Amino acid sequence: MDNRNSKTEQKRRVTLEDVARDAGLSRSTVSLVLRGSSAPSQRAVNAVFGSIQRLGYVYNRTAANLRTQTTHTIGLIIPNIENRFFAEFTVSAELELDRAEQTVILAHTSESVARQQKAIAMMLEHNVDGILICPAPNTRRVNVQPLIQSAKPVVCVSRRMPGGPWRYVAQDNVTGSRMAVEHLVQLGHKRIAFVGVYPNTSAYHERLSGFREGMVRAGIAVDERIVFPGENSFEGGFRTAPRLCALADRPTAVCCFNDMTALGFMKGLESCGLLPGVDIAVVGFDDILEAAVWQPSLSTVRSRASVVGCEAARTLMRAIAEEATPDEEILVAVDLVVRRSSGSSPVSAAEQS
Amino acid sequence: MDNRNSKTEQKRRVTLEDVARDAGLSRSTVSLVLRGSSAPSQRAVNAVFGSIQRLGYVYNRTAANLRTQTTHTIGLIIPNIENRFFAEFTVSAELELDRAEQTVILAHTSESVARQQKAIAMMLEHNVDGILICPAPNTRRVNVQPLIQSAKPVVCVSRRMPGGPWRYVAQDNVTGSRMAVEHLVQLGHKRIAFVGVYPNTSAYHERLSGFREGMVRAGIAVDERIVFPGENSFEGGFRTAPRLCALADRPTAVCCFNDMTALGFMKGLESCGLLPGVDIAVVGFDDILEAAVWQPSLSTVRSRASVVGCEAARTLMRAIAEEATPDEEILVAVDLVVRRSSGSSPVSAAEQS
DNA sequence: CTCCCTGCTTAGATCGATCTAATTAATCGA
DNA sequence: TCGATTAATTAGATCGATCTAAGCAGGGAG
Repeated sequence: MDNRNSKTEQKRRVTLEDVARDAGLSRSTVSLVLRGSSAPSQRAVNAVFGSIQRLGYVYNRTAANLRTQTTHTIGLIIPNIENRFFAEFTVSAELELDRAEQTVILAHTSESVARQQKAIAMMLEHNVDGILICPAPNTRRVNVQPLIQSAKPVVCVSRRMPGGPWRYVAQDNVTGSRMAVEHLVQLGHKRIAFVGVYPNTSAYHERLSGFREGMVRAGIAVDERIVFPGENSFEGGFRTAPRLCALADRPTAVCCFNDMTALGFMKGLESCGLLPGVDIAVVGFDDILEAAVWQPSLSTVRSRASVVGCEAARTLMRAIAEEATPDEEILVAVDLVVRRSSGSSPVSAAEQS
Repeated sequence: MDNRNSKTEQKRRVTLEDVARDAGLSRSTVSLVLRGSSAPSQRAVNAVFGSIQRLGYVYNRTAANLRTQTTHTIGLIIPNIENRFFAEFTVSAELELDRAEQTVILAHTSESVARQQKAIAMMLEHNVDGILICPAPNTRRVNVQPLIQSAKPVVCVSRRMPGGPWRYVAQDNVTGSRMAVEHLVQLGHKRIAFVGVYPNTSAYHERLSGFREGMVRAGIAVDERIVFPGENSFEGGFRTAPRLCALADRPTAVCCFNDMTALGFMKGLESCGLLPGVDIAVVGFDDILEAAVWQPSLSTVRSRASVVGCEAARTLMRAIAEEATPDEEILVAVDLVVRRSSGSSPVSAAEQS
C-alpha cells in the first residue's frame, strides 16, 4: 500500500551489520572474513559469503577509508593526455596500479599550474595514498607547498619538480639525445641543428644538454644560431622548417625535441622543396606510432612510455610501503631506431643538390 | 627530548575539532562555515579561516563521504585511451566534471569485459555518484548486473550497452557514414567499399548501417563482397588494402570505419602501387589530428570528441540531480571535412590508369 | 513582564567500516 | 577433573565529518 520504492525514497544500503545479522554472526567476524583473515572458521566463512550473495552486499570502502586512514587510491596528474607518450604512460601505470589493488584518481592539467594546484588540493582532500605527477611547466616550489606539507609519497614522472627531493622516474633524455647526435655524426654530419624549444621543463633541458654533450664528444662546436626556438608540436616544427631552409650555411642534419615536432618539420621541409632523409637528415624523440609509418619513416629515439608508467607505479607502491628513499631515481633506458629520415650522408645529399 | 617526528610516529591529522578548539567555536559551527552556510556570524567566519590557515587544516572528504553518502566522485570507464577520440573525450569530460566540483576515478579496460567488470565493482565500492562508461565489445547484460542493481546514474558514451535503458551520448554515426557515402556518390562513385569491421560495438553497426542507408538512397546495391572484415586499426587497414586491390572489379572508393583504419589503408594502397585520392577515393571517420597532415590529407567525418565529452558529463550531472530521464539520448552532430584523399572522380581515375 | 521571533551556536547521534581488548569455546596434557 | 593453551568470536570505541534538534541571547510586540 505504501509505495516505498518511490524515486525519492532511496532504499537503505546493505551493510556489514545486515550481513552479520543474516549470517548469525557479529560485525567483527564478518569484517575478518571479508579481509581474508585466517581466524574465522570455515563454517563462518561459508555463512558470510552466503549472506553476501543473498543480500547483494557491496563493500563500502568509504567507511573503511575513514577508519584505516588509507584509501587504496592514487592520484594521477597528467599535463596532456592527448600526447601519445602520456596516453601510453597512463595505460600502463593504471594497469600496474590496478594489479596492486589501487584505484586511480585522474586529473588533467592541460599544462596549467593553476589547474595542477587545484588537482593537488582535491587529491589531498580525498586522502590519496600517493601521487604520480608530471608537473606542468613553470611549476614553482610555492605551487606544490601543500604536497610538501602533506608528506605523502610522490613520484615525479618525466619532468622534475622543485621543492624536492622527489622520487623521479623518466626516460633517459640525456643519453637519448646524445645517441641521436652520435648517429648523425657517424653518418658524417657536422652541421647539426636542434629544433623544438619548450623551456621550463626538465625534459627540454636534458634533451638539449644531451645534444650538446654529443656534439662536444664529437669535437663539434654548437652553433647557437641553429638551436631553434619554437613550440614542441607539429605546428612548431612545421613553422621552423622554412627558417632553417633560408639559412646560407644550411645544416645537413636536425635533432628534433620530439616526434611530433619532427613530423611537422619534415612536412615543412617538403613545402620548401627539400626531401627529408635525402637533403636533410632528421631524427626525432619518442617513437610514437606515426613515426614508423610516416613517409619517410622517422629515425627516432624510442622512449618506452609503458615502461616508464610501470616503473613509476612500482616506485610509488614501494614508497607507500616505505621501501623507497625519498630521492630515488629511475632512468628508463632508451634506444635508437634508425629509419629512412636519417638515411643520407651529407656527402650524398650534396651530390644530389 | 622525545623524537615525536620519527618516521613511524605519524603526526595526527588536523581535524575540524582542532580548528574549532583553536577558533573557540564548536565543530558544528566550523562545519557550517566550511560549507558556506549563511548562518555563522562574520566574526566566526574570520576566526575559522584564521585557524585553518594557522593550523594548515586539510578538509577530509572521506569523513564527509561516509556521513553524506555522496562522494563527489565520478567513475570514468574508457576502453582505449590511446585512441585519440577517447583521449580528447577524456580531457573534455574531466574538465566539465571538474567545473562541477567532481573528482574523476579512471579505469582503463583495454576493451576487456573482465577488466570492465572489475572496474565497475571497484567504483561501486568507492561509492561513486555516477558513472560514464564506454562499454567494451561483447559486453553482456550479466556483465553489468551490479551496475543495474546499484541503480546509480550511468551515461553510456559512444557505444550502447545491454541491460538498459541507459542514458546515451555519442556522435551521430549513422548520419556521418551516410554523409560520407553521399559525398562519394556526388563525385560520381558507384562502386564503394566499406573497410574496418569490428563487430560487437554499436558504433560499428551504426556506421555500417549509415553506409547502407546512403547506398540505398543513391539507388546503389551494396555488394557484400566489398564490405571488408578486419580490425579497426592502422594495421587492419593496411592489411585490407592488398585484398581490395586484387579484386577484378576493384572499387573506386572506400569508406573506412575510422581514420586510423583509413590511414593504414592508404599506406597499404601505396605499397600496392595505387595512389589514394587519385586511383581510389578514401574517406575516414573521426578527424583525428593526423588526418589533416597526412599525405594525402584525409577526407573524413568529423566527430567532435570534446563535445561528446562535455555533453556526457553534463548529462550525468543532470542525472545525478534527477533532472534527466533514464533513457535520455544525445546525438552530437558530425560534419564532413573534404580533403585530398577523396579528391578524384572515378572517371579521372580510370583515365589515369 | 511575558511571549515570540530571529540570529547564532552547539551537544550528541550518525554514517559503516576497522581495531583493540576481552570473552567464550574447544582442545589437550597431566 | 583441572588449568593451560589455542581457536573463534565479539562488544564497544574509533575514524572525522554532517545533521538534527535544541539552546541561548537579544529585541520587539502585546
